[in-house]
Amino acid sequence: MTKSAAKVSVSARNGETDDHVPAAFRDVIGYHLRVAQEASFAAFSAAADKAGLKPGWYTVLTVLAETGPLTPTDLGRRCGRDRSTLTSTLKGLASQQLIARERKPEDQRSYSVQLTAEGFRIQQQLRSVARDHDRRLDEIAGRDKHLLIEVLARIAKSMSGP
Amino acid sequence: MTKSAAKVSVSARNGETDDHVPAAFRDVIGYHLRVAQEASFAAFSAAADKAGLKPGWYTVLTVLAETGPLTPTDLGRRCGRDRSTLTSTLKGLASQQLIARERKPEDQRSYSVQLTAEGFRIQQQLRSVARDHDRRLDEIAGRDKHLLIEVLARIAKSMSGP
DNA sequence: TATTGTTATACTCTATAACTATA
DNA sequence: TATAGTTATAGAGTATAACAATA
Repeated sequence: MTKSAAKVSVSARNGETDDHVPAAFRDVIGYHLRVAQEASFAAFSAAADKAGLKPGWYTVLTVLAETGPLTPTDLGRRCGRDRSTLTSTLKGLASQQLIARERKPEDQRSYSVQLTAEGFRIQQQLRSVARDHDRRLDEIAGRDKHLLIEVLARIAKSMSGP
Repeated sequence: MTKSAAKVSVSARNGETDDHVPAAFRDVIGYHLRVAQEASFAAFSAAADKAGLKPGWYTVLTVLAETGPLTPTDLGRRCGRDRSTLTSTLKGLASQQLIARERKPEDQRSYSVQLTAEGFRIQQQLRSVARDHDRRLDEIAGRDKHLLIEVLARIAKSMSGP
């Protein structure tokens, strides 16, 4: 067990859950969004950590698993992050032999990244951690799940735009 | 305009909004939660920044505004953060004369923090930025607002616990 | 001893800019 | 010149551990 996830929010981990929502925030979507997201991420992070996996790997591995070989630039775009932020993740993944890099013959500057068998295995493992986590969220949301996702997607879309 | 908020997510700011939700995440609450929260926070942050205000001040100032004088430790508890994380914020707020510190006669180790008139003014200003932001979220959520908040609160509560 | 606020340190996540090697 | 990947650097946000003063 690395110590990476142990960092995540004491207040979300121990019992002191501040039910004290400041009155000014009680009716504020943004506040609840933030608190819910923090709690959700901390839980996922802790679960991944317990399995010795890095939560940050999940998106990258999953995108690779479902899209196949990609350049770092494309991968960044798909993950919604700057390419420079992927460098160290890719380095880590490569050093664990979870991905393989293959030089592109037609452009010597670039290369494509793809999962190794082991990378695929780890991706599955992370997926299973994520699924347990999702199931918890699904249970909590219950019948409201689809509406919840729909509204969240609307928020993401509208707030990113103009 | 400081540069604090300029940091927040390019992909959320420019037009490249990845509508490419990876298929594996399309049905996953946690994913949508994260993306929505990022977009929402980035928008608030940008708005606060445009007004020359620090988004991080908002919680602290608001808690002080509605609760009155508090020690740093209590303030941290109310904000759901470790006390040590408040030190630099309090230093900043004090240097701008937005808060005043008052030594406690009964315990010389501690002191209480309260808003100054100027601090109150800034809090109001941030509140107004927040309100504009909230209104946007409210519009997006529409009739689903209350349900959304309820579900988010359930998530926050359940995921923090056991 | 225990607690308060502070400091020192560390770690995550993300970004921008500059560098390199190609194109 | 322009692009791909990398490096260097930065900053926000958060946490823990240890310290000095005080209880």
